[in-house]
Amino acid sequence: MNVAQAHINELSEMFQMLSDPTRLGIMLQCMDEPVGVSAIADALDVSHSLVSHHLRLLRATRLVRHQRHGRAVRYQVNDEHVRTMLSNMVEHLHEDYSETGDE
Amino acid sequence: MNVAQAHINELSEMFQMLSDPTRLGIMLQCMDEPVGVSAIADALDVSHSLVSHHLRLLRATRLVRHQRHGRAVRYQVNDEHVRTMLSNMVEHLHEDYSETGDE
DNA sequence: ACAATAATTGACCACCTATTCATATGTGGT
DNA sequence: ACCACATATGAATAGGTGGTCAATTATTGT
Repeated sequence: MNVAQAHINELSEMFQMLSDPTRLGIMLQCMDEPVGVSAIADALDVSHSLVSHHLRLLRATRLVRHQRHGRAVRYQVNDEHVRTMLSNMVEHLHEDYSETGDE
Repeated sequence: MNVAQAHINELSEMFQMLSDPTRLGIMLQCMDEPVGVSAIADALDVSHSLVSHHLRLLRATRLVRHQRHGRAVRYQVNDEHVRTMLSNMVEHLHEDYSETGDE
């Protein structure tokens, strides 16, 4: 597997976005339909401010898109690959491995 | 998409392992066949020590397995889901999005 | 113009993480 | 036993990151 450094950086940046539980939770919340900031915050039981901060990062990396709707702003996942990748990973949760692995 | 907090944590932990460029590079290096530490270090042009540190983390999270071979230790990806997920992501690199996304 | 609701922003802090350097452990050959 | 090679480990450090709190901007309704 030989991948250019630029691509590695691009990929790792994307993984970094998904590496925080709160941020991953946000992504999972708005996988299927546009969801408002407050709704996300309530669902995850974290502050609106925190959600907003995370959404800024997710926006900056183009993982979510947003649209105003009245005074609310609705977010949804903007990346088809990431969406299907996430559903696959969720689907495959909890299958066991065997073999090595110490520590 | 409703996923238990435990699963979210598990997933995000895995993403965190892939979120570092060096570590992701290591994973990509030993996707297909077992590779020695030095070979990885040379391929990525980083110190052996650094590779070893990262491999320890990847071992701890069971993303790679290892086997001694003489005085060398060969590592390879140990998680089938992660392997296929990674090849998919690499394969899908660089397709454009349209729509929103500011900043 | 004013209040009320929704979201964003900025400053600040405690914690975590990647990397380096020096040192140690393990293994095979002589 | 000793040397060389391959990997691993520990300490130390610089920079990054998630979270909170207070203040700000935007939008709607009266």
